[in-house]
Amino acid sequence: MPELPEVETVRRGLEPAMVGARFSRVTLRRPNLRFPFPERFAERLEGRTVTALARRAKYLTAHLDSGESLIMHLGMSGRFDVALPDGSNVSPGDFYLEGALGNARHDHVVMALNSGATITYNDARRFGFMDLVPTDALAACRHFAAMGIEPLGDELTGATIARLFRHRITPLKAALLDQRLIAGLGNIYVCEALHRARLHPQAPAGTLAGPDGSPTRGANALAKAIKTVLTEAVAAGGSTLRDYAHPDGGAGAFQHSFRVYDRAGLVCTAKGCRGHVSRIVQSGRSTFFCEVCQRP
DNA sequence: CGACGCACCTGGGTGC
DNA sequence: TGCACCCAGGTGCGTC
Repeated sequence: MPELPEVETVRRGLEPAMVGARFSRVTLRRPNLRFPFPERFAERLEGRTVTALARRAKYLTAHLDSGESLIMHLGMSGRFDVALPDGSNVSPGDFYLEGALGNARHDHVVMALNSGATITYNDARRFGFMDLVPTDALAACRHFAAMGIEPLGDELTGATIARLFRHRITPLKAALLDQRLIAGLGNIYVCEALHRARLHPQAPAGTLAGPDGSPTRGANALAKAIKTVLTEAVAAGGSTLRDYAHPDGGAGAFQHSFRVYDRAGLVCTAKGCRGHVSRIVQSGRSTFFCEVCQRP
């Protein structure tokens, strides 16, 4: 699913259609996604105006004039389609091929706005979900209460990584995927960040902290690599998998900048490195890295 | 508390 | 052509 850069791309694409608009009619095509929709979901949206559309990690939050916020998570395959009154269509951060993944039978939520635009949520695998919580209690809600720091915020430094990872024996890959520590990274950008920082994905996370808890060079390099790769990916409009080009510019282009992800067997692109990209499985998920330039 | 495996779903690709 | 099997961007829960 969309990781932080893809969710941010979706946010920017939805913002002009959603903010300032009022929900005139909300239709649920099924009672649940990954979780049941909250009580009276449609009724609590209808008649409400969106005052802001924000992002926290991989979550979108639409703030409403009712004092509640609509929380949206795209899971692995969630996507939005915006049909504008003039008949044009936009799929902000449309990271999937046309066809089955975009099949209308997976249109689960249809939100008609008073502007005449219609926003449709489509999610083939239904790992996504939506929720409604009081805006002033967002940070304490069950989705956000235990969530880690924003990787693009000022909090992410080598010192912070050293503090968060100290004493942990879990592999770096797993620590970076743990949303309770740093929130927003997923499989792609963890692989890319570790490669840029030249760190081995199987190295124990705790090795990024010195005996006194101070950040190692690797911790500082990792903080920098995370920020760089995420910033570049956001600027590229995220990544689009399954090599297709979307004519209306709805798709991102960062997949062309992958250095290791989904490049098993290909030559490492690091300067002066003659290695090849390896694929291993960590906690059931693919890890791509270069054994030559990424050292424990 | 930390670490790990599995569960939740559908669809695409591959190889026999 | 059919079918079995593996893979996929995430997260939550039960179990040691």
